[in-house]
Amino acid sequence: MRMDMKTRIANLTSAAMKALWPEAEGLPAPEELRSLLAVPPDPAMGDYAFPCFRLAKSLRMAPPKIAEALCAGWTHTETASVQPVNGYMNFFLNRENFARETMAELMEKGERFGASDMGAGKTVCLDYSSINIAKRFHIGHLSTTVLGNSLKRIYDFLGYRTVGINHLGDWGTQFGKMICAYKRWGDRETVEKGGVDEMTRLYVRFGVEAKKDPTLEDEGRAWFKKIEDGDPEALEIFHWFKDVTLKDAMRVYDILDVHFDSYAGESFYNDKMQPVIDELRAKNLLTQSEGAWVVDLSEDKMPPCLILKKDGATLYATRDLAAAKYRQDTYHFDKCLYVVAYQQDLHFRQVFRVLEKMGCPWAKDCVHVAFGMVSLGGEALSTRDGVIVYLDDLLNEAIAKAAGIIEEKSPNLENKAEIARQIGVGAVVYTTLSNNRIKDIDYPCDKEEYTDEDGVPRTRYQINWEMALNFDGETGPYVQYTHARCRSVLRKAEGVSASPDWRALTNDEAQHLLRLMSRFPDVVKEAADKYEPSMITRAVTDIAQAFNKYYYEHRILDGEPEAVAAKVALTAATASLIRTGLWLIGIEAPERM
RNA sequence: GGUCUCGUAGCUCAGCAGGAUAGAGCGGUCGCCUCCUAAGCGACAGGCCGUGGGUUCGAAUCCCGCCGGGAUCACCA
Repeated sequence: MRMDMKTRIANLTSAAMKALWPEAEGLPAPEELRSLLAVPPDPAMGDYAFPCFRLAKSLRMAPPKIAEALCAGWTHTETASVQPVNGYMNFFLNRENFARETMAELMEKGERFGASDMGAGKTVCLDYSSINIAKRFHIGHLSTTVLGNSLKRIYDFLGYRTVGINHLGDWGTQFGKMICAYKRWGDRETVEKGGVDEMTRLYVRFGVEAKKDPTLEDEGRAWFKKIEDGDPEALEIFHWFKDVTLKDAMRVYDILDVHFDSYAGESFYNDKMQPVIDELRAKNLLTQSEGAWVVDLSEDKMPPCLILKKDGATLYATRDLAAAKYRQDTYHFDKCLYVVAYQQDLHFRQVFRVLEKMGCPWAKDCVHVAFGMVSLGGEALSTRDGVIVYLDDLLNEAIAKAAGIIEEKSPNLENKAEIARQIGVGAVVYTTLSNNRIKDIDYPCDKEEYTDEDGVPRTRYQINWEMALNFDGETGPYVQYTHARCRSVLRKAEGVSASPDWRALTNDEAQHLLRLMSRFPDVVKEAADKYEPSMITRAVTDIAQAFNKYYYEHRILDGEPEAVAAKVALTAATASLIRTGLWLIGIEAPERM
């Protein structure tokens, strides 16, 4: 395998130090030195810099002297020239050499540039999206869905085996109530046609009617009991509700190109909780408190973890404990990621701690990948209060906007509808994955006061599409546009076959672009380490920016054939890397737009 | 109140395993299409990096206190 420039510089510098001061102790080893290498604030100061300050103590020398000594003894000018500045040893890469080697690597790896086999033999479980049955997909589900999808792709890319799990919310008395409502006021055809919306209507009606007639609550509970007991009619309706919901969700997953390996949800663990409860009891971890059975976590400064209700029923945590054990038993994961909103931080800290107390050594491999809250005009989402935007609407609006721009700018484009879809979806996904995942997302929104049929004053929350959907600057369409622009140049460059003269890539703009691309493999690994797809979003945006700048400063298709060949190769590598980066965050890269 | 989390330009945010003069985008003003896609590129304006201490040769970055926002804290998930 070829060594990247940073590693090479670290190795050479480390060797140079050893040669200069053979007696000295505490000099950084190559690996450590690589992580100490900094990037100067201004490219004019060099491509890499080694701050010599930390050597001052062990060498008992002033940092500027160290830098001077290191630079004076430096002979590897074919890799980089060096210059001592204020205690820094600044490296200026040999530009032609750097261009040749980086391009060789980029061309050899192609769309696999940045991929790795570091995860070979290891398994990562990812719990994401995890939708509720009988509820419509809305913007609140977007983060977990696209974050999980991106992390899955990133880990795949790094050679891990991944298991995508949609932990369905398919258990609870609300399903009994829904069946009750369906039996009283619903019919098969309306639900088939109305789908999730019709189920929601039935559920809402149940709430209204139950206020007038409290016996309905008992009837709902009875239906749920029937599901639990395996009553054929109840189960049939329950499974049918699930199918209708999943069919609805599947449409959204297809648009987003999101996939799962398992749909084992809450109901799946219904018969897998008793062993966990028995084990907790056997290990003396269960204590009774206020009638409920809990695991005390006061020594961890946490409230107790509730395992069984007063009436003996199981809870959220009980199911997650069973699920975690099942996943370990089934997949033998090396890591299990829960891509769930930060509101549930305490819950997961409790569950992971209980697993530890149960003696599961793999509890440390369970990670809550928390993300920020979604709101509309600063208001928390609420279906009941109409503070909601359905994902269909958001995607359709984005696609329509993309279609409008295509009509205006490229009316002759083939398969306009398909490309509008790619761009619209890309814009939405990009926005969700552009900031650190912990940041809240607030959709701009117009509020309008009105009075409903019953004379009650209410507020209508209408998302402000114009502000929410921006296609300029750091956006999905911007990156996609850059890719399409590269592809356009490459179509015009067909037939170029000269042997590339890499001296054509020694200018500032090309070097900056190459520098960014050469760092991409590090970015992918760090994104996986930190569970942070936004790092890839940013890297790919920086690369697009660097290319656009290059594109304006240098004509790719003009000049000597050898120079053109080099510039075309750079363009091809850029297109390829952008495509890879976009794929890792779940966005498509159209050829034209 | 306890715990978790966030506070950087008018707005949205990078930078946070300490490093040189704190960066983008949006919005604002002003430029650039006889030339490979102007969904682009450039210029200008805009900052006591919440605040007070501490550690260090060096702090937006690490530690402590305070201030402010958000989340969460018993039988929902």
